[in-house]
Parts: sequence; structure tokens; C-alpha cells
Amino acid sequence: MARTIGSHGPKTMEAIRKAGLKLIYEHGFEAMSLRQLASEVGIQVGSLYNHITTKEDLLYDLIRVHMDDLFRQFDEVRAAWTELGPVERMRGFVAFHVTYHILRKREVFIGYSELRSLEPNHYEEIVALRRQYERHLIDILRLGEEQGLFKCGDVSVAAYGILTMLTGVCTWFRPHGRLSKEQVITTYSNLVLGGLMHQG
Amino acid sequence: MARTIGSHGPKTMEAIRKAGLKLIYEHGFEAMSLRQLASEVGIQVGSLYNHITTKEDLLYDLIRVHMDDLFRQFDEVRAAWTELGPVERMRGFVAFHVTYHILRKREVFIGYSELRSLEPNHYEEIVALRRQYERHLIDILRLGEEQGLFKCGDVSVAAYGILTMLTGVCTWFRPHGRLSKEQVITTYSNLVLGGLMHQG
Amino acid sequence: MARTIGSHGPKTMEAIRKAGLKLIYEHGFEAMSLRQLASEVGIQVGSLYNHITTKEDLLYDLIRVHMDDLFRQFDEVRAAWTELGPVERMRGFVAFHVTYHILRKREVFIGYSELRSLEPNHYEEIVALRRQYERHLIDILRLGEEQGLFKCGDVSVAAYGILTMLTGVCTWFRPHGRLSKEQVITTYSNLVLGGLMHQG
Amino acid sequence: MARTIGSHGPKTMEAIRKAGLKLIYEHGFEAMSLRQLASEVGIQVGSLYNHITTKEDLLYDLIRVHMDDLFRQFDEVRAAWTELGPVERMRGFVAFHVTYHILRKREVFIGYSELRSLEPNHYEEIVALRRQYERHLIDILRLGEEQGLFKCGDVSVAAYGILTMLTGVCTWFRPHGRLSKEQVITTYSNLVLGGLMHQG
DNA sequence: TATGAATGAGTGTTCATTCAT
DNA sequence: TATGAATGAACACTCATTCAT
Repeated sequence: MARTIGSHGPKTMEAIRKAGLKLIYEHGFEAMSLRQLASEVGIQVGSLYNHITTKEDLLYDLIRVHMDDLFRQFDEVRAAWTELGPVERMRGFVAFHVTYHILRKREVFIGYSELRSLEPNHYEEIVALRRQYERHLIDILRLGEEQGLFKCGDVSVAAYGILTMLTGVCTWFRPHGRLSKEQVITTYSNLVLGGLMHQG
Repeated sequence: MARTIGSHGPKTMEAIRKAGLKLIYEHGFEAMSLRQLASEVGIQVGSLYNHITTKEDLLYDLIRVHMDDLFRQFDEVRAAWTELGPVERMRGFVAFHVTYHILRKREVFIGYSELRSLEPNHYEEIVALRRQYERHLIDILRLGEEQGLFKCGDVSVAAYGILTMLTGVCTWFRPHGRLSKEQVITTYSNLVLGGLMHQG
Repeated sequence: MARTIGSHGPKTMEAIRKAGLKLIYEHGFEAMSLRQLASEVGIQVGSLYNHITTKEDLLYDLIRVHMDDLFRQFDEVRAAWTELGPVERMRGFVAFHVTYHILRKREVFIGYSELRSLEPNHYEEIVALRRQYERHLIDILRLGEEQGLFKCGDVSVAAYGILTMLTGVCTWFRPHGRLSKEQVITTYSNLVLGGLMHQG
Repeated sequence: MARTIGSHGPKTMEAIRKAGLKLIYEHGFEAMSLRQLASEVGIQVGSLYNHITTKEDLLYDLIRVHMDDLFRQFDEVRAAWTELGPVERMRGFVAFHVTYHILRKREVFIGYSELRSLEPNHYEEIVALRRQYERHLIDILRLGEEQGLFKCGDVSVAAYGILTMLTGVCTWFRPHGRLSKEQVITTYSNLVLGGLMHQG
């Protein structure tokens, strides 16, 4: 008989997204079965297909929405940069990136680790977005070098290094652990700008 | 651990390890089927079980061997440190870590990304080894702080940050690409020690 | 039979019948899904059930209507036979059967090939109607034999043979192809009558 | 535990073919599930895949083998024709076709009714073989017309008609029914030849 | 050691059907 | 009447693993 358990309409889609995020983060995309997912949501497995077209499509949806959020929020931050120099921009970037990656740690983690489960088209699209984001960091480094403030060795290597370091936060940060988000931001800002030997 | 009893099978076991490394790196552990693996090796699926006890066991074997190699090689480097200060040790650590992670990029990648597919016992064991390795970096940072040479903010945060940055090399480094291994090492050493603003 | 209660739905029911005829003819009854059917009609799956009671019911409806049409049209032809002899009747039968099977090729095809998807009751009913139709051909053959005009060997075998031959037209006839309907009718009439009238 | 029920090796493939033939004949290809098939054979559903690559592949295999048998047996019959005229050839064709279609009624039926479930490549291949077979009948009709013995109206129409009539035997013939195979052959031979030789 | 055939549980996905709105 | 969301069973197919030969 229809509709005994479970919820209706757009609420269901939201529940699927939430449960999917949780299960993919915990077990990985390949390891999550749609039966697990449906049971977490409280519906039958076939009912999932009233809301998603494909398992892969759910993954893409989660990653795509996260990338859109990332850009939307980053654009707000960037809007305030027009009059700032590279050092302030770098501090701003670190603060933004760390904050977002702490708040959205599961989306971010999935967005890196499950990329290869995307269909080619989706994969290319997400990778292109990621490159676009990276370019903003590279721009800051270039600006710093032009103004004689930064020395990077190689700009791309430095950018990848910094980005990887900051992103790592989503692997080990615990919300109510020993360190506050602000302490992490300060530590990383100083590390990035001054290294181990020349901090502020 | 693998069964490797019997006489003329070590070649097969080596082929399995090699093919497993390749396939897990390319598709992920969950996504690799033993049928794929057997076909890559050129044997039938049932024959795999003359050499491995379990799919998970192969993964554990690959990661464990890699961790052992990491420690063996790292111990050689460390043996020469007794008379060196923290700056030289840090340069040495960066050089070693980057080198190993470039040469063994697939093992390293798997060792991070497929950890969750290990059985609890194996998981704990590998994570403990990883922590032990990390502690060596933390020791360097502590030494530097004691001697008034380094300021880390928080030692653990700095250690995680540096480690993540260096490890990232296995994701993007291309052997015959624009940059040599030495250039990457130099860039990262300077970045770690002096940050963007105070490089040597 | 279809629910067709209510007022402004007959158009929808007609669209369902038309689309069902097309899809069953093209893909077979088992292979046609109600989702396909609904999408062909331009409504949602659930809406189908305002017009049909069951997937099987639609099939039955299509076949039953076609059988009714067959009988209605055949009865008109037969009404003119009272004063005709077996040869003229046979010519008339061939002309009628071929014409109907060319004009309604999809209904006819479905009426043969999808019979086994009918529920037992419906199956029996349609098979009985078919037998009734066949008996009219048998009657012509018998009349011919009684009057010494035909020699059939075995009346039933001849009847099945002739019927199968004529029915086959719905498999290969192309409306604007090399041959006109009239040519086919002439060829078959001569073939059949030659066979019946001039044996060994 | 492995291999408790069921049989080994090539015997299993033969059992699958046999059960497949039966089930497809009885329920149709789409309606036959691999669970049914496996259970008929006495093995688990997954074990089927040690012997077939695909459900469609089994269908193709059954039809292809039947077509090969048809040609092999027909070639033996034809080998004796070199010195025979069209009338004897036609009698020979009727006898062969009816005999084969009675003995192999299930393969023949499937070979017609389930063609559309074949993949495009397989479909084309089988249809081409069927056309090749039909051409042999057409050749007989042509020969008869050249020698002034037959009058067909249109050769192709006549060929299709005759073929359909003869093939129909596999739908209604019952092995131990009222009529023997020989009676059917005689009735059809006379019907066909009377038709071809004495048109109005 | 290698093979090939088996197991049984599991995969993502589709199905006809129901029904509150 | 139409919709959209649900059900639960079924689908073809794949999986890791076992084991007699």
C-alpha cells in the first residue's frame, strides 16, 4: 500500500541528499548501497528513483551544489578585496578557505575523494570549476610577486602546496576539539606568510 | 598477509601485487573487482586464492609493505641526523618525504584513500604507524621551538599542515613534467621554513 | 474493459489506445512499459489508471475491439453471399481478409503474437472468436467439396494453410511498395483457387 | 558451499539451452526470467553466467544454432536436386520444410517471434540468413516460370505466401494428432502445385 | 598451482500498481 | 481527471569466495 512510512515531496529529496552526504562521507560512494540510503531515509529503494535519476547523479548533485556554494560565498569575500594588497588578500583567502572547509567538511571531502566516480562529463565540469577556484589563489601569489612582497619559487607549486595544506583541515579538525577555528586560521596564515622561522 | 606457501608462485604473487596496485590506484579498492585483477594478471579468478586469502588482505598487504618501506628508508635518513639542527633536519625531512611520495605515489595514495576499506585491526595498525611517522615531524618542530628557531603557533596544526602539503605532491606531480623533483623540494623547503615573505 | 467513466476523458482514452497499439506493435507487450506509454500519450503514469484498469486490460481491449471490427466488417461481406457459389465466396474471402489485414496490420499482428499475455479468460474468449472466424473459411471449403469444385486433401489443413498464407500479408506488405493491394489479392486468389480446383 | 546441486561443465550448458528453449517457447523471451531459467536447470542464477554472457546471447545462440541446422540439413536435400525439374524440387522443398518445422517447432517459433529481442547486429545476421533461405524457394519458382510450368503472378508474393503457409505448421501441428506428417505434406504439396500450375 | 564451475548475497534499476492531494 | 510520490517485488547482472579436479 502506498505511503505508509516516509515523508512527502521536496522534503524527501532533502532527506535523500542529507543521508547521501552522510553515508558517502562515512563509507565512500562505491561502498554506499542504495538500499542503505533508502533505509536511512525511511523509504523503499525504488522510491529513491522518484527523486534521483541515478546513483551517480546524486553524487554529482551533492558535489555540484557544494561547488556552487563555494563560489557564491567566495565571491562575497572577493568583492571586498579591490583595495587590499596581497598580504591581506592571502589572510582573507586562508580565513575563508579554512572556514568553509571546516563547516562543509563532508561535502569537501567527497568533492575530492569521489571525483573519479563521476561520469566523464560531470568529472570534467567539476575539475574545471576546481581549477577556476585555484586560479584565484594563484592570482594572489602573482600579485605578491609583482609587488616584491612574495617569493614563491614556483607559483603553481606554492599554490598547490598551500591549497592542499589548508584543505587538509577537513580531515582532522574536530568542531569542539582542542583548537578553535580561529586558532587554526591564525596558525595557517602565519605559516603561509612567514614559514616556520619568520612569523608575525 | 599472503599465503605464499609453495615453490614457483612468487612471480605470480608479485604480478598480483603489481596489478592490484595499478587497479586500486586507478579505480579505487571498492571499484576493483577480483575478476579485473585476475584478468590483468592473466589467470583465472579462482587462482588468485592460491596467493591471497582475501581481497582486503591484498589491500592490507600493499599498504603494510609500503609503510615498512617508508620506515626503513626514513630510518636511514634519520641515522645521519644526530648532529644536525632543526633547520637541516626539516630540509632533510622535506627532501625525503617528497622523494618517497613521488617515487611511490600509488602506494601512498592508496595508503590514504583506501584506509577505510581495511578491517578494524588492520586499520588501527596502519593508523598507528602513520602517527608514529608524524611524530618524527612533530619532534623536529618541537626541537626548533626549544632552540628558539621556529615559531609554529600550534605544533600539531603546523605538523599536519606541512605533512598534508608535502603529501599532496603525489596527486599532481608528473615525472617528466615542467618541474624537477629538486625544484619541488627547494620550493617546499623554503616555503615551510620561510613562508611566502621570508625565503632564503 | 476500460473504465471510461466521467466526461472529458474519451480523447485521452483514444490517445492511450493509439499509443498502446503503436508501442505494443513495435516493442511487444511485455517490453512496453506503462511509463513509455504514459510518456507517449503525454501524461503521468498514475493518470493512466483513470482510463485503464490494468496493463493486460489494455491489451485485451485492443484485441477485442479488433476482433469485433473484423466480425462486423466480415458480416457485411457475407451478407452478399447468399446467392454466390464457393469460388466467388473464396475470391470474396481472400479479398476481404487481405484488405483487412493490410489496413489493420498492427492490430492483427498483436492479435496473434501477444495472445499469450492475456489472462486465461480473455485468452479463451479471443481464441474462440478466432476459431469462429476460421469456421467460415472451412464452410466455404466444404461447400466447394460438396459441389465437386474443390479438392482440399484435408479441409482443416487446407483452411489453416490458406489462412496463414493470407495473414502473412501483414508481416511483409508495404503500403506504397512495389505491389498494390489488388495485385496481392489477385495473386493469392489465383494461387488458392488453382490449388483447390486442380489437384494431382 | 560450492556445487551441492546441479551438474557440471558442458552438461550444464546443454541443460541451459534446453531449458531456455522450453521457457522461451512457453512464455516468450521477455517474459522468461533468468531466475526461472536457473531454477529449471537446478542451479543458482549467478551460475548461469559461467555459461552465457547475456540473456540476449542465449537467445541468439538458440536461433543461430537452429539456422545452422536448417541450412546444413537443407543443403543435403538440395545436393540431390541437380537433375530434377521444378515440380520435383517444389515437392522436395515442401517435404523438407514441413518436416523440419514439425521436428523443431520450438526453435522455429522462437526464430520468428523473438527476433526483435536480438541486438541489432544479431538481428541483421539472422534476417540475412532467412532471406538466403527464402531465395532458394524463389529460385524454384523462377525455374518453373522459365520452363512454362508455373504461373505465380508475382514470384515474391507467391514465395512469401507459400513459405508462410508451410511455416504455419509449427503453430498447429500436434505430433500424435489426427493427421500424420505425410498427410500434411501431401495436402500442402498438392495445394501449392495446383496453385502454381493451373491458374485461371 | 591453476582451472572452471559453483554459491548466495548483493548491485543499481525498473516494474505495475496505489492513492492522497 | 491529473499529478507525484509511494510500494514491494522483480529484473539482469556482478560480487567475493569455495573447491573438486
